[in-house]
Amino acid sequence: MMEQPFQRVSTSRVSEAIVEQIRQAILDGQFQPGDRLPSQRELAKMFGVGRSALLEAIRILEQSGLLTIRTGGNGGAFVTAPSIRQVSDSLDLLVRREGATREELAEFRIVLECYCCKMAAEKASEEELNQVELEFNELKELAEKGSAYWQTFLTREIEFHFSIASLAHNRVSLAVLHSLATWLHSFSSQIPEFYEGRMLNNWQAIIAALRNRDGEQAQRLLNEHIYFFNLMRSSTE
Amino acid sequence: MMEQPFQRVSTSRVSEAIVEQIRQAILDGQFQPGDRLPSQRELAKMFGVGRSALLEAIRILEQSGLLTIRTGGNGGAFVTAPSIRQVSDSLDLLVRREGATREELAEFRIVLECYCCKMAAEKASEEELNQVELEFNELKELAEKGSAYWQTFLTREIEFHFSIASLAHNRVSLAVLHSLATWLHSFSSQIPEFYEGRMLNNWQAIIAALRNRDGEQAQRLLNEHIYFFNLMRSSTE
DNA sequence: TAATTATATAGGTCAGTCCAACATACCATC
DNA sequence: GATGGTATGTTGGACTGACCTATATAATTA
Repeated sequence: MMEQPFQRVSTSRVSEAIVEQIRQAILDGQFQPGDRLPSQRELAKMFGVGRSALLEAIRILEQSGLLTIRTGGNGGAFVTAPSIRQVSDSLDLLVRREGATREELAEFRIVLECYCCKMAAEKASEEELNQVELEFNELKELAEKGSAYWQTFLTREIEFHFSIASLAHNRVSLAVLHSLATWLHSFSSQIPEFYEGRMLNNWQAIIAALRNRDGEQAQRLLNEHIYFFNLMRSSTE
Repeated sequence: MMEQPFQRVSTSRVSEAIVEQIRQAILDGQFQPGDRLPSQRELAKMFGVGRSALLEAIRILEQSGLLTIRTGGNGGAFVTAPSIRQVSDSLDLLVRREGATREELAEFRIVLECYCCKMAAEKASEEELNQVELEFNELKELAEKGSAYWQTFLTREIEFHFSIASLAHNRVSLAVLHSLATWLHSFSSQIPEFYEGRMLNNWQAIIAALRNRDGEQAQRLLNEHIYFFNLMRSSTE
């Protein structure tokens, strides 16, 4: 018995064909981020299609993060710089549509972030560690300014998570972690202020572990840190 | 000093406004997967816009994975079931656009997949383990059929990776792993045939570890497995 | 010189028209 | 009765040409 003797015949849409051409041109580097494509009317002529079909293609490319459209004189379709935006949007949509639960997301995040923390102990340079310590001190100062700044503090604390994770020097991991940012913000805001001390102490210990190049310890500490504050948020819900 | 007292007034495109309404309606559950939206002409009338603007909105929603369009009689826009497709597409695009190197991707994959393997030991039911063992036996039979089936074997071997990973019951992890599939295929094809025995033995051992509910052991074995074949592919390049 | 006002460019939208794909029902042939 | 053709209505796909809106740049004016 043959398996799959025939391929599905796809009557490709005109717009799809255009999308594919432009996408390839961008991926091949024929257009760099910031470059402007010809105007819609010119493109339509070049492809030999109507403006409406071209417009569909542009909308698709815009949605997938390859193009940004500006109106007005000297406007047009500009090639967008690579961004994690689409990853994060699609992950967000997936979660919202309940292909996944919060618990799955939380587990995923812990694994990835803690692994980054472990690798940070191996890969971070002294200079990077100093930089992170500086950032930590700013965070500490912010905490001392009192409850008016509590929300700002929490926002900065999340950014600090990313700073630590970036020390692992893995852009894929960092991009995926960043894509969970929206979700993180919506929960951290519920953390009550009297946990300030605990938060700061945890980070202090993690930084110390990184300085000692003790990845296992750093990983364990961050794991406890996240686990604790995750637990707390589910109890306040 | 106030921060951001006003939001940017966005002269939202008509199509964006429509996208938002339909997206919300779907997220709110007013439309279930499989449901059909009214025809384009009706929708255009309902929103009070032209058909072209509506079409743009539909393309955007199609691209973000919420709608599927079918032509012909009884055709129309159907609400799509949630899928990991968009996540994997956007990740793929991000990596292609040089956000990351192969090494970063490989590291990312190992961490995630091995963690799933570890969790599989905790979460997989007996039935699922039996199912996986069945799949393994098919793989073994395929290997015995000789070199003509070697490429088929390698493809199935990759699918087997996913089968194991799915036992961890974390859809986010699985979705992200799947999104690396394209990349995996392009490398596994270089693995020479005489490693067949080694591959099968490794999997046998991993399944045994899962049956013993020894997550640490399973994780270690899979790590070695992937690490070995990753090394090998870089030596054949 | 600085503010204002044209103007050209380019995207956004619409209406109408026609084409292509498909489901369905009906019909003819064997 | 089963198969294959044919007609038809619905729905998406595409084109055209016109007009509106946004914006950078140049020309104009106070």
